[in-house]
Amino acid sequence: MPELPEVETTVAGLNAEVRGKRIVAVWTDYRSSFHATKENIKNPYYFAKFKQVIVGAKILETKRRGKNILINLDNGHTILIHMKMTGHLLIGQYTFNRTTNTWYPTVAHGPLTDPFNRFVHLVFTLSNTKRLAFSDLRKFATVYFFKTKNASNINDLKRLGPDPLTKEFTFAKMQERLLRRANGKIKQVLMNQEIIAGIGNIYSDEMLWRASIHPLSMVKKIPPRALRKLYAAMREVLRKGIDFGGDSDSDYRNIHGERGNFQSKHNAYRRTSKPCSRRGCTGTIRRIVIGGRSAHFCDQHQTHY
DNA sequence: TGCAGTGTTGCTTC
DNA sequence: CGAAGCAACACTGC
Repeated sequence: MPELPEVETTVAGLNAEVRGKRIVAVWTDYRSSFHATKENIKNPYYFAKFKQVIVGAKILETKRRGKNILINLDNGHTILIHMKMTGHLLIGQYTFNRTTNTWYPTVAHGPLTDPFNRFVHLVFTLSNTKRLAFSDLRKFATVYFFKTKNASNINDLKRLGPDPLTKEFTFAKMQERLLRRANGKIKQVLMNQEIIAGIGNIYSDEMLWRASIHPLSMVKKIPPRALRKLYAAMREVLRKGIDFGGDSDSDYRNIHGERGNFQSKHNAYRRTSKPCSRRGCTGTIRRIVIGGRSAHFCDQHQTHY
């Protein structure tokens, strides 16, 4: 699922492929649903406004904030896309089928039956004749626009915690953020986007494994020495995720439809019942449920503080 | 066949 | 204020 490294991979792809291109048309078949809040292109009335604002605009730089994709346009507006669980941004040649009223890739990466080749719900046609397609099997995604200068007032952005890979994110910063939920379970606090932005289920499991901290540990009980390890592990694991082009354990693909490789580097996530891969460790990976989410950890070397 | 599991976030309730 | 539980959706695997 798209977490910080996957979103970063997608954003890097966009900067290489669509920067400087103009949006010449936009199409959608999202229908009004629970998440069709007034500022979401799933709202048919809002889509008309969205279309009016973005068609004709040139794409400038694309940025990432937490798990949000921010596409800056040359007309003073920004498009925000959150992929949620199953969103995919894909660049390529797409053909419209008038019978089924759907878009499909003319040259597909893998079988056309793959989720990211189906369920295309939003298509931007670019000035170089390529298209930027957004597929979203579960229709959880959020897409809307705002005036770039108002970015600091946008709810989805202003509530976010700091980005863990920035220079400003020091050890002291991480400690201060985590202690805002001093009584919380570390796994849940790490995934709270208002505390730190960008960490989800996979990377939280991996960084806790690396830092030798049990996911149920209460934040305030974790000693400074262990928190130091967590800080290093957080940055290493996220950077490694980016280096490997993201995690395709599930169905993540980059904008060219290619898999990332971080899934082959998992030490904890979805390795239930497997022996711990830490050198010298005789433990086994266990799976428990924390706040309705699965958590994976080694029953030997991860200390429960 | 049916139902739990999958993961992200917003909303409701306590 | 914070935390828990559920809903949004659709497919996979047992």
